[in-house]
Amino acid sequence: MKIYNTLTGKKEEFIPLMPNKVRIYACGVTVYDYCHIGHARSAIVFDVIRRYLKYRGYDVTYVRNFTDIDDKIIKRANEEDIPWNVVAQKYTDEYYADMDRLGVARADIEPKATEYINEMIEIVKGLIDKGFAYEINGNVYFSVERFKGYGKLSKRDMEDMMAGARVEVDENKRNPMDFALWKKSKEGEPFWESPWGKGRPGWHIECSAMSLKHLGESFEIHGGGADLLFPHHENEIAQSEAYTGKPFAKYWVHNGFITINKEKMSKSLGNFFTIREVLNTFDPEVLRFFLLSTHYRSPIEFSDEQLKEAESTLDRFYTTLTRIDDVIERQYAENKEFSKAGNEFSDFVFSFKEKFVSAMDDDFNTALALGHIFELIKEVNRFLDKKPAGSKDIELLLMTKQLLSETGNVLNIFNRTAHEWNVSLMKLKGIALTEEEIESKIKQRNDARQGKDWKLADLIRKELEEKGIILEDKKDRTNWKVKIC
RNA sequence: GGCGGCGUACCCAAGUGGCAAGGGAGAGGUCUGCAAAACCUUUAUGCAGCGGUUCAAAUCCGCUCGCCGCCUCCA
Repeated sequence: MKIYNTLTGKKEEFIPLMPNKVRIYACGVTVYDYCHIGHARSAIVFDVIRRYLKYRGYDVTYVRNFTDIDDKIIKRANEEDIPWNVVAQKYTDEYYADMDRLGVARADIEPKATEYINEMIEIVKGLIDKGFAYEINGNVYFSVERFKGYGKLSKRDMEDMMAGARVEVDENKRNPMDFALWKKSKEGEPFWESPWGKGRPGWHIECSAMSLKHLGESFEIHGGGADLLFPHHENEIAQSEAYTGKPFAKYWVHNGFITINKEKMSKSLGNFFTIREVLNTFDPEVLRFFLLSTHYRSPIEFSDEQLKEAESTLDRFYTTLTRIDDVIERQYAENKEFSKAGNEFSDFVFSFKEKFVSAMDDDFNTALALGHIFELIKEVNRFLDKKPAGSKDIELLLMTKQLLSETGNVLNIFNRTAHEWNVSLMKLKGIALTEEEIESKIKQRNDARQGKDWKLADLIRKELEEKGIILEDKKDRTNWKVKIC
């Protein structure tokens, strides 16, 4: 298995520090507002990485934190005139609400910064003792000059950074690049007691403290959005390695951005969509599928058009599932041999898993993996066209379903029934019909068809289509589905 | 200014040395009472451009053009 490591700038063979054990720390969110789809991407990417590693048999411990104390939270609390911790709690709840809908599983450990203040203070003390940090007027700063490897993750050297430094002027700092480990609290701000007086932690120190506590000094994978690379992750490395004297994370994994009109989607540009906004018009599975249809390190251009395409693609998946089920449900004759068509199709079935695994093994290439899945979809459709009948052929179809479900579970998509998919689409598209009404129309129409009243039959078909329901006549039944347009 | 990335069909998107996956859209066809779905055919002798290395290049090297990101809070 290969993973692209930001630290080395190369795709590397994945070798855990301890056999069979993988520890992952992914930076979560600062809980001061609703999540946008960029947060969704990051959460989904690491959710899939974690699921895949488990699928490959690793014993995975996944930690994802919440930053629940920070300038933005305090600002929001002041604006709304409510306590800061109420803000944090509210948006933590909303985070879960969104992520649950997107099929993002809870991490094994989900620490909150404010629950680790003592651990952070310990590290800051240690860093001062070791000469990596200094205190001035109740603030403690990390001295980047004292840490030799500073810049190794983001590939920049100190001189360049100094030249282009746009950091806030702070006369307390010895070096403009130094960053705060502990901030003295201002009047009216939340604070914790510390050896340096009343204050609160700097942003970066929480991840060092929480990863150390739950994963140890060194662990396998550390990740987050590409925008955390600098300064956040660079600073984490400096703090953690200065404190422990050991290498921090072995593999650094960063997901790419979502773009709108080719520009990075961001809060400050205001060009963002919240998860719930998008889910007002699209099924959560559509968004999840869309985000996995591009490799995690590439930028994804977000648009309505793209989501509609993703919706059509998913519909193709579920339509095929229905076709498979229709054949499986039918009576079939005992048969010891594949039909000719079955023989050809069996090659695809038997080689599929290997293709899926090799795609995912190559730096979690979900886009390629999905390509393989849709290749199987195409092949199973071809096979179904050739009217498989014997028990041996049916076995192949059952195996196909099993494979789709197994690989779908890794990506956490494709695991509903076609009926559930269509019911969800009905709601989202505001179709003014109940399932009972549709069934009754279908019955009316089939009565008309019995009497060869094609005019009436076509009228009913048309009437339903105008309301967004498509009918598919099969040999012994009529299926309905929501029209995708 | 420093560092990094990207440019593959009408659109999206895999592919990092050996005949260019997959999806969407379009056109034609098979099937169907009519449809829908599905399938078949068709849509890149070509991978931003120009050179180079190689038996062999979308893939490696150089230059040019275009776009984007990080260097400040950001997933």
